[in-house]
Amino acid sequence: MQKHPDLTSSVHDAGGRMTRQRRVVLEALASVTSHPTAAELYDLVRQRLPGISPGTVYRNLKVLKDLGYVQELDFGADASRFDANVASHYHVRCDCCARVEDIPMQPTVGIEDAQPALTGWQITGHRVEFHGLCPECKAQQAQSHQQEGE
Amino acid sequence: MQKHPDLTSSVHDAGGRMTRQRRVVLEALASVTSHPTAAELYDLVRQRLPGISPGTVYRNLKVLKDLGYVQELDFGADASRFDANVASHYHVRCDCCARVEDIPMQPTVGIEDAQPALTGWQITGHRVEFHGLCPECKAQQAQSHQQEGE
DNA sequence: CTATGTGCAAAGATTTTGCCCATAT
DNA sequence: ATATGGGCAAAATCTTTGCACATAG
Repeated sequence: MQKHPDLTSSVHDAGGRMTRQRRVVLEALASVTSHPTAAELYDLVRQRLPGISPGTVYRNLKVLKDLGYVQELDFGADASRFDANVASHYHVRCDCCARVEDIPMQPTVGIEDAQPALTGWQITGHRVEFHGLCPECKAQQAQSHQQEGE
Repeated sequence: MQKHPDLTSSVHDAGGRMTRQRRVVLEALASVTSHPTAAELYDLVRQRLPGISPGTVYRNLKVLKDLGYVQELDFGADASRFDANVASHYHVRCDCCARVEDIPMQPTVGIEDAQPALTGWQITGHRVEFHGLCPECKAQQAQSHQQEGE
């Protein structure tokens, strides 16, 4: 499921240089579906490039985002999360543990019809995020409620 | 358009104490439609309570949010924005100036139908945000493009 | 009176940036 | 060679928190 057939030259074409650090950041992000924070991604990347610095990860995430290779998800969490899947898709976030997952549904196409209500705005996209309790947190909460006798 | 007929007693009922600071924070937020950041709200509140501290504003925003009197909008901006309109509604954010406005449309009710795709999750809500260029930034951008001859 | 809130300032957390060296072209 | 990127550490932001005092109920 390769979204960008030739990452190296594509990114290079866009004006950047595909350094090893940049490639590893992108590959690490593309290799997981967990929507990691920058810090989590830093840990992942360090498994391959032990000497990389956090600043480099942040810098490259910003570059890759500007080039459209990565999207940033900062709905309601302390730290931004990142996603190498830039295709239009929606997310669910757990109110309890802040985990973010993809929603296996087609984007609601008709929603772009809201545009007429936005006089004067030039709309380039929209984001949808559901939130609630993930299966794990739901189970934990059920347990603790039981203990409380509530 | 008063959403909470008796703010003081309601908040008190929920366990908090309606201090002057808390009331002014809530009233200031309710008096604007600009979805201010905590810092902007702090400036607003200081017009009435010059001695208030930023920490108090943050603390009370969190309390009021937990009590359901305020919602926090942290879509893609550096700082969270706050909204005293807790009714379900959508927002537009300007990619250029970060301004946030309400969208004058009814929430897309059918969207909650995505729930079946979320096996094991207990969904409690969803958020929709459009983004693009606000009228002002669109005009500015058109001007600068003209100057560049591009 | 007593629990809760406030002011202040310090600490946390996340992210950005300046500086100088490294590296790709 | 030269421009772009990396490592490091400091700084910038935004937000939270500990503590002593104030205040609502």
